[in-house]
Amino acid sequence: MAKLRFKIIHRDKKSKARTGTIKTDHGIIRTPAFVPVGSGATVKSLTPEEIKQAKIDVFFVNTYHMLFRPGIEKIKKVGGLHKFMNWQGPLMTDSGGFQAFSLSEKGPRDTLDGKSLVKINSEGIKFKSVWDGKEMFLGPKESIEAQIGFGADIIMSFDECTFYPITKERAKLAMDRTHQWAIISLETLAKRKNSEQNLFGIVQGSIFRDLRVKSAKYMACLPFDGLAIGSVANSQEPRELVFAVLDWTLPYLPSEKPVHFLGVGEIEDIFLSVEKGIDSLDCVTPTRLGRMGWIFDKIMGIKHKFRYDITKSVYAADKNPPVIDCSCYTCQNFSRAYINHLFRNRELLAYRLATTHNLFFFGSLMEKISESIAEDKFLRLKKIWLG
RNA sequence: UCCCCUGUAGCUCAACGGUAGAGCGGCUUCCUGUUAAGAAGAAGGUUGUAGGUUCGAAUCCUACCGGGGGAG
Repeated sequence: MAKLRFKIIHRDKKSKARTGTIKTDHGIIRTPAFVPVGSGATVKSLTPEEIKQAKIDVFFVNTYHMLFRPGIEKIKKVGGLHKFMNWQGPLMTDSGGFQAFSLSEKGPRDTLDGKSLVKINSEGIKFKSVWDGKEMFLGPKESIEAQIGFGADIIMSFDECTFYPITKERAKLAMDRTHQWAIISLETLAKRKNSEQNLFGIVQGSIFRDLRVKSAKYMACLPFDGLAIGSVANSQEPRELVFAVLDWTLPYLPSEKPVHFLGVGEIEDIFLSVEKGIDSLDCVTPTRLGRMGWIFDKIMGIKHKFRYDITKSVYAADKNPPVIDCSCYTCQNFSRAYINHLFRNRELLAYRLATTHNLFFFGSLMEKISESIAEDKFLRLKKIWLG
C-alpha cells in the first residue's frame, strides 16, 4: 500500500508550529499547506498550471457536487478526478458532510421556499440537488465509495457538520453520528485492498470542550491516515472559541499524523492555526472573495483582513498594480484601473486575474510560514503580520 | 424667423389629473470543508423655470430657458 507518508521536517522551538511534507502518489504536499476549494472539480477560473504557479500543491473537490454533476459513473469512466481535470498533483475530496450544514435551513443561504434541501438521520443525509431537486442519499458507505471512485489522494470520513448556535444535545448527536460513520468509513475503504487513498477522520463537538476532547480521543484511536477538525468557523461560532477548539483537541491527536483544519481561514486564522500545530487548512476565501473583487494585500493589515475591494471607484484610474511589489502574473501585467474596469463590466478576466493573485498571495504566505518554522522564526513572522 | 418633438434620481427611462418608481451606477455591509462571476441594506428627485386652470398638476394651459429635428 502506497500509504501517505507524513514527514515532519522541523518543529518550531517557540510554538507548536511544524513544517514538513506529505507524500502522496501524485506528489508532495508541503506543509503547512493552504488548500483552495475547487468544489465543482475546478478552482474556479484557473487552469491546473495556474494553480501550481500560485505555489498551491493540493486542492479540494466536493463529493456532493460531483455526485450530482457530472455523476460518479462519468468520472470513473474517464479514469478518476485527476485525469478528468488533468490535475496531476495531490488531491483531496470532501465527504459531502459539509452540505449537511450549508444546504440546511440554518445554512448560509435560505432556500427560496424555506424548505431544507437536506434531511439527516443516523443512517446518513438525504440531499436534494440544488440544480434540479433530484434526491440522493449519502451515508458513510456511499460517501467513501464515491470518493474511492473519484480517486483523490486524501479523502474525508463522512461526518455531520453542525451549525451554530447549537444545543449541546444536538452537537453531541452530530458527534456520535460522526463517530459511528467514522467506523463505517474506515471499513468501507478497508474493503478496497491496496488502496492508495488516505482517509482522514473528522473531529466534531462544536464549541463544547468535553465533546471536543471526547471526539479527539475517539478519532485518535482509529487507524486514520490523518485527522481533521470540523464545524468550527462555518457558522456563527464565537471567534475566541474557534481556536480554543484547537487547544482542546490537538493534544489528543497523534503527532505523527497530519491534522487538517476544515474551512478556515482568513490570513489571521492561518497564523493562529499553524501556531497551534495545524498542518493544512482549506478555505474559499481567496477564490470566492477574489471573484467578489477583494484583492489580498499585506499592506491593508489585520484591521482590513489584509485585503481591499478593487471594485471601488477610487481605483478606477489607479495605474498601480493590484499589489505593489507582488510578483504574480496579475500584478506583473495589469493595473488596478484595468481590473476595476473588468469587474465593473463583469468581464470574465476579472475573476481570473483576482483569483490568480489571491491564490499566489496565499501560496506565498504558506511558503514564508514554512521557512520561518524551519528557522524557528515563526512567531517573529506572525508578529510582523499580525502585530 | 416659423413649425414639431423633448426636458422626471449620477445615467437610461417609467408613472400621463390623485402629491413619483425601476434598471444600471455610486455608497455601506456580509461572505471561513463554495447552491456564491453571489447576497443584503440605506441613500439619492421642491419632476427645467415662472405663472395659470383644478379640491388636487410630473401629468392640462401660457410664457421663458435648455436639448433634438424639420422648413425657409
